[in-house]
Amino acid sequence: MNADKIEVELAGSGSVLFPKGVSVQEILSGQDGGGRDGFIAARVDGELVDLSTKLNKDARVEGIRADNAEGLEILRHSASHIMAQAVKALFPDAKVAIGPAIENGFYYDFDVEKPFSPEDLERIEAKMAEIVAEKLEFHRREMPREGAIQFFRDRGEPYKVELIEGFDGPIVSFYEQGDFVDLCRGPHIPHTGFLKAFKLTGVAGAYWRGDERNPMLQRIYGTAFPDREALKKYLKFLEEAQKRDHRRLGKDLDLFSFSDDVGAGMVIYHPKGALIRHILETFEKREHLRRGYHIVVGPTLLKTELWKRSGHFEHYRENMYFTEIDGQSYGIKPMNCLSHMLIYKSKIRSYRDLPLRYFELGTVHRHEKSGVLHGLLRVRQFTQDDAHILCMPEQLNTEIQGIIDFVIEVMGIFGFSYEMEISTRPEKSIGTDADWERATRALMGALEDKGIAFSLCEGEGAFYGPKIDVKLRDALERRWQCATIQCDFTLPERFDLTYIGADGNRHRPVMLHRVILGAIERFMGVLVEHYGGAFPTWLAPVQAVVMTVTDAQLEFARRLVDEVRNAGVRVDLDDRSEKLNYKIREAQLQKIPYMLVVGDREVAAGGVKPRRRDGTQLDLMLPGGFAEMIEKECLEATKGRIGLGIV
RNA sequence: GCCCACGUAGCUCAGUAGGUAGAGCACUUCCUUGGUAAGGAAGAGGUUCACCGGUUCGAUCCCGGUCGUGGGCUCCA
Repeated sequence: MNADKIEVELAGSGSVLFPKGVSVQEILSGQDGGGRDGFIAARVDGELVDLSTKLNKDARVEGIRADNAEGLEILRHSASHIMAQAVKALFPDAKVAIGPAIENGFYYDFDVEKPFSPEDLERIEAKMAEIVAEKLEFHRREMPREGAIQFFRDRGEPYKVELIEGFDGPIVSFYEQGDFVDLCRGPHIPHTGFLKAFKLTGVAGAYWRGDERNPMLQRIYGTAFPDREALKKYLKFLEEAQKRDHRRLGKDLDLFSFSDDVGAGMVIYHPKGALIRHILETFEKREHLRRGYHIVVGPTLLKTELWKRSGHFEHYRENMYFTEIDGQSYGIKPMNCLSHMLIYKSKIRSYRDLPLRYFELGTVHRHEKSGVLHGLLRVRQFTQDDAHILCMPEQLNTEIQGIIDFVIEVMGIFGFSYEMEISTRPEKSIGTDADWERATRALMGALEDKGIAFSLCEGEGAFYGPKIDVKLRDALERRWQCATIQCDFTLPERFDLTYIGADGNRHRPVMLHRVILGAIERFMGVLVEHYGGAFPTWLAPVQAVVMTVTDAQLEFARRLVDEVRNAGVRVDLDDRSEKLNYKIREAQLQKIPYMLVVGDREVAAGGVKPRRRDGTQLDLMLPGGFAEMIEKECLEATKGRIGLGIV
């Protein structure tokens, strides 16, 4: 053993001896890509460190490049420091807050007198380019906690002081590049020249520490990539996502609209949008009946007294609308559970009756804050595919598993991938700890039994119980909650729901609140983006359009439309005196699944040669054969649930 | 609700150093009857530029407020 040497195990190339105090950079320089700018940081014994880190003992070393998730995060985090440096250079009075890497980029929060303008962003971006060109090294420094507090106090950075005051450890680290110093755990890229492709993407207000009682800071968003090509690809993705935006497609495909005159957050369904919704609802009713649910309908207005009994008045009032009738206060329902419980209570229940599953396509109103409204994805009036299952505690696991199966099957039909989360007790809530514990365990147990992975969100549950949330993604990869399963021991208690058990005594049932699609509005919005407006045939409001080549085929075309429509296909006729190309283009832009061109050849043959939306041309078939083909396609896509003639 | 930006014909947008508005597409009419992603011509279309006030001889343009939209924050299906 040589006391001056350390043994370094390099990923992929075995152990090598180096002198003590060697830098990670030197160790990796012999590695593939290490000689140039390949590595931006390293992992030493499992921990991410700077390349400048010096090693004094045996270690395992692995280089980190900018082209994987960890490397990207380091790159973007460094980009946020460079941006902060640029902002401080241009706006010396700006106070820096925090600036992390996030999913698709990074941001940095600043406290400034005047909010940043788009022109400011350009200047900041230009300044960043200068800093990058200077190739300033990132230096890591460490300082005792007290000294660090003093340091930032002297520099007039109150937010940094507040951050350090919240730290535990005796030593804090920070990074310095040029004249800019920032509190930071690191690691960072070796020097600013490693930032090869970046772009500032926007400004927004953001509360300090995410609390609306705190002052609002100005947040600048940006993104960074290993090279210009990757950045271009990302910007291209954003462009493509815009084309899939459901608000854009909702207009282009004439599905729905909003009106200033009506008010914010209220959807107006046009014929095609309403038809899609109708198909979804028919699908839902069938699926629920198949699974032993009872369809019910409750009122929209319920006396405020009842909302007080349920706890909604206390815990959910700010989201509710109230009105007065004959001197009596009423609340517009934000949830459907109350009338379902009243149905349960309408007579004495036996354990033999359980589980009871009440399903309602229930339209609810919630006063969402104006700033959160977002197309169909966040509205103030929406319809839930809501159900409440009342069961015995010992039936809970089976019922929850049944719901999970239901969700998985439905999401499979639409082709969605999803993420599951369990949310636990929030601060503002009702019920005993023991009930919450039982309920949370029931939800987790069911997911575990099915071997489904989930993440945990502490304190994110509903006020009456914990829940499993299922999140889908929109075109911009933002996650939206759709399905949710909520376990509730509390409302049955408050409404004194009981059943007679086998022992002849009264017992308390448990209630599950659950939705599968969630809000029909939101689900449709995500659905539009998921399909990019090209709905599968079973959901397409118009499944086929018949188009004549000349007026000579009009009579045949009309008979064809009649026959196919009678068979249950949703078909339109385009008999305008336009050229075929024009009609096809229009049908294509409307993303209609099938086009039936009718010319003299089709008239002579008495059949059609369908052209699919993707451009493929099918062989000649009889009108009846076409309808059969559509039906088969719909049934296959929906596992036999939806065929023709649904409307 | 908070921060910023925005709100001109059905849609996408242009415009005016403040002097009562324009294009393309769509629409209507006419010509064209043409086989797989835009044929041609003419016309109509804005209670005058989201709404309400203010400044001004005069406001779509400047100021204030309201409503709405977008990107975020907070919150949530």
